[in-house]
Amino acid sequence: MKDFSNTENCPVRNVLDRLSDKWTTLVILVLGEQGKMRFNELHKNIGDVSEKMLTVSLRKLEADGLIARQVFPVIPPRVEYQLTDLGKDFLPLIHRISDWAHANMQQILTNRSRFKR
Amino acid sequence: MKDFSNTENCPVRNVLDRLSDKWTTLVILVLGEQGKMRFNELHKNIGDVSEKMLTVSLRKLEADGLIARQVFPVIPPRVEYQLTDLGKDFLPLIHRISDWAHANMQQILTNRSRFKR
DNA sequence: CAGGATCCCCTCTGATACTG
DNA sequence: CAGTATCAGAGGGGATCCTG
Repeated sequence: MKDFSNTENCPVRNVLDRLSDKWTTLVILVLGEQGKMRFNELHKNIGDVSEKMLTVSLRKLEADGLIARQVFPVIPPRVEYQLTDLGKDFLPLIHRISDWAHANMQQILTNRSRFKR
Repeated sequence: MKDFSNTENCPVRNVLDRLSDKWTTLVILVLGEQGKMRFNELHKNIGDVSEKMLTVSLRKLEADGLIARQVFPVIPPRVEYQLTDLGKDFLPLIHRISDWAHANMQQILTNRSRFKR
């Protein structure tokens, strides 16, 4: 059987650790819908994310090669983010999860509310 | 555009909050492969999870209705866990992520190692 | 405008010990 | 066997202030 037990050796863990980030998934979804975006556009679209966490999330996604960061050497600074090919390849997976979530949330919420111990 | 901004109202967040749990995904994968399992069987299969966290994970999955918990009133106690229909419906999504992760991990690790700021 | 740096809280998590 | 209870440490995450 496959070994899922530690993060470094397990590809699933590696990917899930990104998914598990509170914001990275949303960043991918938003960039998937809107295409190229600037920092503050992302900030507005995602809503209640702090600037710090948005920055951290963007760095992780950039490090993994899921998004590309393009800096324009102008004043005031201009930085644009967009999905890479790898990011675009990953996007459908998130959409499937999103679709499943919408389709089954009501059931899950009902289950959760009935669950008492 | 959809509102992803807060956890209670957002189905995607609700589902991702489960995926993001360090162990719940592994529990689903293992139960998907092995079928019905007892607590200690799960514990051995998953490896480095603590008993406490395994219990917490199982409760969350049970509350959401992704797994079923069957207690046998015997001594010593016997408890069996298995995926519900909802859980089985969810399983392919995790497999897709797992497959994608295996296919792309090398690229991601390479990207990550090259990324310096 | 796009973030880096700090401070701090608070939850998640693990270790240990105990129980029906 | 299958948990529960408790405690302590680490780290995620937000608020605020500052800079090229």
